[in-house]
Amino acid sequence: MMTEAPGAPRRSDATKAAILEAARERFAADGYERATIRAIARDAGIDPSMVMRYYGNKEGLFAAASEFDLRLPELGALPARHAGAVLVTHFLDRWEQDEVLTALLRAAVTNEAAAERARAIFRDQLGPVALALCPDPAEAPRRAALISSQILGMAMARYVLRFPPAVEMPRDEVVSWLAPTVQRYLTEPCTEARPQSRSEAGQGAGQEAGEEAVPDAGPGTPPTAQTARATQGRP
Amino acid sequence: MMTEAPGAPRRSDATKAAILEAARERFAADGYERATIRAIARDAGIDPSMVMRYYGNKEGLFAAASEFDLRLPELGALPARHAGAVLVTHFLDRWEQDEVLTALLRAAVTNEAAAERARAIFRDQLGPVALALCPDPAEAPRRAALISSQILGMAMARYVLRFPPAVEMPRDEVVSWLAPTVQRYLTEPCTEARPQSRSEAGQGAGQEAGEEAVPDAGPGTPPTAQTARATQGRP
DNA sequence: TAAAGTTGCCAACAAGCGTTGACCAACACA
DNA sequence: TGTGTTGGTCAACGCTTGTTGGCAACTTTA
Repeated sequence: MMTEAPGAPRRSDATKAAILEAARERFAADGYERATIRAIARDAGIDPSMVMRYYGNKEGLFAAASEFDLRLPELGALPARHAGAVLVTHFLDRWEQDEVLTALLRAAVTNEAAAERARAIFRDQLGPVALALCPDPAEAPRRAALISSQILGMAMARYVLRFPPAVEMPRDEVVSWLAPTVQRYLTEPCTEARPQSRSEAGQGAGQEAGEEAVPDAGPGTPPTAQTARATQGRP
Repeated sequence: MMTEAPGAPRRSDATKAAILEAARERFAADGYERATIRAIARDAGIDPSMVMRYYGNKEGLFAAASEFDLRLPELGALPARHAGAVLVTHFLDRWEQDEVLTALLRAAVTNEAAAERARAIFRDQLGPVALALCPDPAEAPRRAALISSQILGMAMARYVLRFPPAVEMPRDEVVSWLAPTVQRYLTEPCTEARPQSRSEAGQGAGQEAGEEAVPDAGPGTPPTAQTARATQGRP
C-alpha cells in the first residue's frame, strides 16, 4: 500500500502541475468551452485521459486551475487615504502576474460555477477590506461591488477585450485615473444628486432643460421595454 | 421573377425576425459557443437549416443579431457638467431595454469577431462624445476607454456576473455613484500623483511609509513574473 | 522474485455540433 | 391551369467534444 502522508511527493506531481499550467493558459486564452481537454492535454504533453484521471472531469479541472488568492495587502497597515492607489496597483499586479484571473473572468461569463467562484473571490477577499475601511459597515458590500465594477471593467477593457487605448495606457496612468475612483467608492459618501426619473423613461415628458435636475437623454429611446433576463443556467 | 424593390415585404420576414429574437436571447444568456443554432431554431419554432438559409452561418447570424446602435444623446444639447449622469443613465437604459448589449458582451469574451464589434461600438459611438466634450482632443480615446471601463464593469457586475450587491442596488443609486466617475473621466484633468514604482514591484524595498508617495502593497507578491498573454485567436 | 500499485497511452464510445442537399407544400404569375 | 419561385421540413454528413475502459510499462513493496 502506498497511502502515506499526503505530503509525500509522487512521481505524477509534475504531470499534474503541467496539466494545471496548460489548463490555466487555455482557460485564460479561450474561455471555458473553447478550452478543450484535448488541447490542454496536448499542451501538457500527455494523454487527455490523464486529465480525467487526476481531476475527474472538466469542471474539476477548472476548479483546480482557478483556485486563487487575491493576496490583498494588510488593510490597517497603510494610510487610509492611499487605499485607492494601493488597491488599483495591487489588482493590476495580480492581473498581470499570472493568468488565473483572466481565466476566471473569461470562464465566468459563460460558466455558472466560474461565475460563482468570481463572486466568492470578490465577496470574501475584497469585502473585508471594504468592511474595514468604509465608514458604515452596512454599506460595505455595495462599496465592494462598486470597486469590483471599476476593477473588473478595466480588466475587461485591458486584458480581455483589449481596447487599444486601454491596452496602450501606461500602468501608472491607469493607477492615476482609477485610484481616486476606487478611493471614493471606498470611503467617500454618495453625494451626487439623484435623478428623479425612474426606469420607464417617459418619452413625451417635456425636456426643456431643468436647471438643477439632471436632464433626460435627448433622442428618446422607443418604448420597446423588455426585461433583460440573463438566465445563465438553462435546463 | 420576384426581384422587386428591397423594401417589398416578404412572407419570410416574420420568420427571420423570430430567428433574430431567439438568437439575441440565446447569445445573451449563453454566450457564443453555448448558444447553438439548434437551440435558437427550436426557440424560434423552425428548422435549424432555415437559420443557415437566411444568415449563411453562425457567424453571420451573430453579426445580424448583434447589430447595435447605442443611440447616445446629442452631446451639445445638454449642459456639459451633467454629461456623466446622462451617460450613465443612458447606458443603464440601453442595457436593460434589450439584450443585444448583454449578448455582445458575453460573446465578445470568447469570440474575436464579437470582440471587434464591441470595440467598434465603443470607439465609433462613444469616442465622438468624448472628442466633443473633453478638453484635449488627443486625450479623447483614452477618456473614452476609461468611461468604457467603468460602464462595462458595472454591466459585468450587474447583468453578467450578477454580484448580488450590484444587482440589488437601485438604478438611481448606481447613477449617483458612477456619474461623478464618468464625469471626471470625461472632462477633468488627471490629477492624482503618480506612483513611482514600475511594473516589477521590488519586494525588498523599504516600505516605511513615504509621506506623499503612494506606499507599496504590504505583503509583497513573489516575483513569479509572467507576461499575461491573452492570445484569443489561436491557430 | 513475485505481487501490488502507479503512470501512461490507445482506441473507442455516445452525444452534440455546424452545415448540406434532397424533397415537399404553398403561393404568384402567365 | 401550368410553371417557377419561395418557405419550410427531414435526414444525414463529417467532425469535435467529454468521457471511459483496457492494456502495457515501470516502481515499489513483500
